[in-house]
Amino acid sequence: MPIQVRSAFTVEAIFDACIQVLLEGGIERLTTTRVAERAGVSIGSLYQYFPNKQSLMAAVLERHLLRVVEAIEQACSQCKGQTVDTMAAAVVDAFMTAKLQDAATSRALYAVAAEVGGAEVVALLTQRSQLAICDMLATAADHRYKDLAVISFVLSTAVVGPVQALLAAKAPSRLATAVRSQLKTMVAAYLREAASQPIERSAL
Amino acid sequence: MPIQVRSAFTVEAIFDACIQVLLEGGIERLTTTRVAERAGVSIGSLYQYFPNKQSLMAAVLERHLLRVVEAIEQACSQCKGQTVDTMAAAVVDAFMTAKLQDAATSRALYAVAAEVGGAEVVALLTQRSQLAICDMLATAADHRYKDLAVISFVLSTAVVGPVQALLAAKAPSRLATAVRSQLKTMVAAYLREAASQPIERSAL
Amino acid sequence: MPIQVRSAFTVEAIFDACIQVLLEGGIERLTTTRVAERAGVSIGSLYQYFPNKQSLMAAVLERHLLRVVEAIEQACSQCKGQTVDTMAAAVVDAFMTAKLQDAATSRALYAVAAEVGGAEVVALLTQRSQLAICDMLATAADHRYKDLAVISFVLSTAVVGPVQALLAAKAPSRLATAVRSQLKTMVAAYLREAASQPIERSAL
Amino acid sequence: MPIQVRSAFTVEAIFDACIQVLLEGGIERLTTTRVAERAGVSIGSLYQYFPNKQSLMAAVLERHLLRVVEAIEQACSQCKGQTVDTMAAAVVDAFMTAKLQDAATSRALYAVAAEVGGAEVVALLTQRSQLAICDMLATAADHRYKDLAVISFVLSTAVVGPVQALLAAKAPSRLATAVRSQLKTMVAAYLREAASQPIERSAL
DNA sequence: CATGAATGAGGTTTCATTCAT
DNA sequence: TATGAATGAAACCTCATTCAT
Repeated sequence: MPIQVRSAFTVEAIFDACIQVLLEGGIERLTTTRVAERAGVSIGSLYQYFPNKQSLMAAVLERHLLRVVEAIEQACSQCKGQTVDTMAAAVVDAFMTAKLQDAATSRALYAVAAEVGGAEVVALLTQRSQLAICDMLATAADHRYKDLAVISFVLSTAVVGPVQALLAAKAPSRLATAVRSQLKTMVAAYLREAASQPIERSAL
Repeated sequence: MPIQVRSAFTVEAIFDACIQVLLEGGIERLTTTRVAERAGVSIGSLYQYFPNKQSLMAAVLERHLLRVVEAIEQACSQCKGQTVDTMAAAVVDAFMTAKLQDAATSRALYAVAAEVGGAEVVALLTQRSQLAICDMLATAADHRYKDLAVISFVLSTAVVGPVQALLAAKAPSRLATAVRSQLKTMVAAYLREAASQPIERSAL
Repeated sequence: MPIQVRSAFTVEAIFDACIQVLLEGGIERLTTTRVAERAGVSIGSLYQYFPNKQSLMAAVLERHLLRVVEAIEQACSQCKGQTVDTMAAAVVDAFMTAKLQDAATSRALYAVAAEVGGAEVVALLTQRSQLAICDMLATAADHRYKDLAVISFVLSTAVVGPVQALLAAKAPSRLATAVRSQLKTMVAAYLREAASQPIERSAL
Repeated sequence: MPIQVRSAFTVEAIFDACIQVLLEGGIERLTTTRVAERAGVSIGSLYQYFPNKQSLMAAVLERHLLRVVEAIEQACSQCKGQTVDTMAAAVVDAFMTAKLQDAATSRALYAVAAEVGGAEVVALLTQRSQLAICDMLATAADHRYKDLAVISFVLSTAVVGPVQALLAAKAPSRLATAVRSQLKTMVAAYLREAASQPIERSAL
């Protein structure tokens, strides 16, 4: 029992240290030695929990993305049966809040995502978010959708770009507020439009 | 004069070699030695044209992004005075075509962008595209906008996420077609909506 | 008492595990952790029985060599009073049978011998075998020898090379059979010759 | 031209340094860093000529064995048409002289041979020596042989063991002299015997 | 006594960059 | 100007060994 507690503490310390190192020096200063030092742990211990640097980066990234996905899932489940406008606002709010609350971490992790293999990572985020969004949209009070797969794909990825740009630009919060409002507008408009105007039947 | 021509050829060869190496082994196999070898140039010569690895990567990335930006600028200038729906379709088409035509290169360059400093890079793309979009929207036949800055920011970044996701997932072209059509719908709906409902005056 | 029994079992398990690990991955995959794991024993326990890795390897090697030496000793004591030809055949048979019966283990242990210090190890084998061979030759029915020390040295080491080569080459058993027969011929011829033609008196 | 000279010097320096390091600290002190230091060369240069530690060790070992093999080949070619006794003496002399002239190096390299893969290495020595011995024996003035393959195998490997034992024991030269004389006796006796008494026809 | 998490010295290897030729 | 051998800091990772539990 105390063994597991110690282990958990060590792993947690390594996670935190990894993000700190990332924030300080970017991905090119992210070395296993530095992470271990910052975590107050020997390099050997680090390698007991993570077989190599990649797996450490992947774990840190996954933990971060999981939080974002969970925020979206929660928002989606709370909006079931509501109007499409409410849903749009909720999803945008959930995503932006999760991403911007510790913007620095999010920003630092983009490089990690690129290194660790964007494909699987984005897949993780996209897959689960899309499922949640599908479930939610199917219960919309004011509209019905065919091809929910494509719609939820577009919706879940369309908000990524603006947030990424805000993070990269270290934009002031005024701009963030304006963008958030605009994204709600955009998503809501899209959801209304996509319902009345079904997509080409050739699509997936 | 012939010297400059030779230089230009050499630089071009290095650019191409860099992308080839990137495609073959990803960013972690991207070494200056390998690039020089592939380009048929000595490592010493490479360092005569680029003071260090960073500058080489930045240059390659810049060349790629410039093409995308130019595609958008051209589309924007050709749509002046048209309806908002036409504009939406044109911008989406320009961006997606530019990005997806050699998807592999785009995918490979994401890691480079992350390493070389996402901020400045995204800034480059965003700034110039936004300017072009602003100019275009100001001439729309059917709508008038205030706060063009925010609207063009959202518009230019909103299309990035879906394309990135398509690239990362190595998605089939059927999905790409469907997404393209949906993005046009989304952007058009947004532009119509944003005109009638002005954004908060507090924003930037 | 039961404690000692348990100890003996544990040590035996460690010995076996050591050889298994050696067979699987060669000496560069031979780590104390792996041996302990394979033996179903904690690394701490392993270090209770062997103060360090060297001593473990030495013990495993010694156990193996002891078996070979004992086979030779037994063969020697059974041949006392016989002719030199019988003795030659018996010694060659004893050595080759002992070495080739689990050829894989013998092969794997060569690297261990080299690492653990060839000198002492070969000394162990040579010393005791030579003593046994000396004793045997002194009782030969058909010949008398001076300088038994040198003769037994040559005899006991001359058979090592061919067997080593057979092991290294993973030679088919047909070749092994032919070599065995030839070695008997060689040793017998040598013993007959060495008796009638005494060695230089300058030798040891 | 000067480039190639410099390269050759560097490689030679690395070879020598490798043997020196081996002599000083045994194989467990043989590290690439130490070799480079001792050679007065940067670690980077070492890795320009040898892609990894294994290849360095293999090259050093090969160079040593080649010298031994060449000594045997030369002795064999010089004895063609002579009697079997002369041949025996020549081969034993060639091998022992080559091995014992810098005994320390030979000793140090045994561990290397074990690590680098005994099989291929012994194969190298055995194959070429055996060929040379076969050629020589076929011209013997006083005897004819069938199954030269097996005979040369036994002959070439039988001298290895005693020399190895001498090296391992750091034996005094008196013993070495005595052993050398005995080995000549043994090999000569064997060659005379093997001619009149053909081996089993079942053999390879 | 047993356990196995923790340690950290030290190993191998890479690669951006320089500079003598 | 072009070359590519040389450099060496620094990265990743292993594993024998210890010791608190």
